[in-house]
Amino acid sequence: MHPLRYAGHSRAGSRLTDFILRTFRVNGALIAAGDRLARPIGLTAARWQVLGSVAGLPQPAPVAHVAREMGLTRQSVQRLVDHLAEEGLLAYQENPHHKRAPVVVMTTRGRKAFGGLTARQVPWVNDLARGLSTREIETAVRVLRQIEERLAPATATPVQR
Amino acid sequence: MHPLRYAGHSRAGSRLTDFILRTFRVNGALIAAGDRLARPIGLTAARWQVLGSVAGLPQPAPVAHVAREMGLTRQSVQRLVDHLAEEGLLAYQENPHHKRAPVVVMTTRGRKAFGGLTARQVPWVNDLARGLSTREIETAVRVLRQIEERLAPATATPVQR
DNA sequence: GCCAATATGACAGTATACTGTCAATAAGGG
DNA sequence: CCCTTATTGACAGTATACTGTCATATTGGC
Repeated sequence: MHPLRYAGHSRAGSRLTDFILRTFRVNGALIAAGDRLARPIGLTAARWQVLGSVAGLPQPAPVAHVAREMGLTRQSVQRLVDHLAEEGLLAYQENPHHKRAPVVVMTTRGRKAFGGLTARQVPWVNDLARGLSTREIETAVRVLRQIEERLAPATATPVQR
Repeated sequence: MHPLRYAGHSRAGSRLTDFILRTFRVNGALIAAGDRLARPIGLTAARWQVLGSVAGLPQPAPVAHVAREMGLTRQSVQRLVDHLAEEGLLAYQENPHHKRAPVVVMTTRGRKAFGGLTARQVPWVNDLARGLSTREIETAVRVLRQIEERLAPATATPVQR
């Protein structure tokens, strides 16, 4: 690995640089794992995530809202939702509050697919977690959240155009 | 956020699911930050990373080797290296050990660009790290490494075709 | 030395996510 | 009520990373 550890890095800065490079690799590995899990259901990791976001909405919401929730741009999520709608897993429903911005809702097929994905994800993640320290995972989540928050003002929330 | 926390998740599995979803968001935010840092130098986060990988090679190596090192596919890295070679930041050099697989080397311009990137990254990451616990960052890195290792057999090292 | 297995680059195609831009709608201040 | 601002979707283009496939070069077993 190339730790990018140069003269000038503080101790914490050096570790954080390790963290960043490692995050890139793990992200790739996790997407690959998600794609493998979702494949038998005919989905991808990205579409699964959208499905999950819509499933978790307290109320139906427009695409832009889902995107904000996921930390992605409207445009990216729009394509995914459009595809899932074509497949019949999501549907657009007229929005009484906004003529041009229909809300996204789950269909029965979507709920069924998401249930199947969950059924596969649960044992997979439980097994992946086995042997790892829950306390350490929680610490890692806290670090991730802190970094996300610090990055957020400039980047984590992509500028909505 | 949508914690994907369902009946069936072990405690650790539930936390790990949080970790995974959080990783996706942080990955995006970090790439955005890297793009902003690299932009004044005329580069992107991905090209910067390739430059760094090549800079860190103990000896010049072919593209496939750099890709393995980065946890990406040959094909992805090939495009990035080709582009950087066109820009004159990297160069292909004949490989005495393999007629068809030239090794990648830094050019003077490449070293200069990478130096400029480092000069920008160091204060940026030091500042980002300020106030974070070094111990917690180290724990997070350990968790990332463990997960990468567990995922590796199937996915982290993409199948090279 | 030969032949199968492996490594590498090349080429083609797809998925994901970005930026930039525009028009339409909604919301809010005066 | 009007007008500026913000939100949303639509459309176009780019960057990154993937899979699949092929030809060529190298390596290692026999």
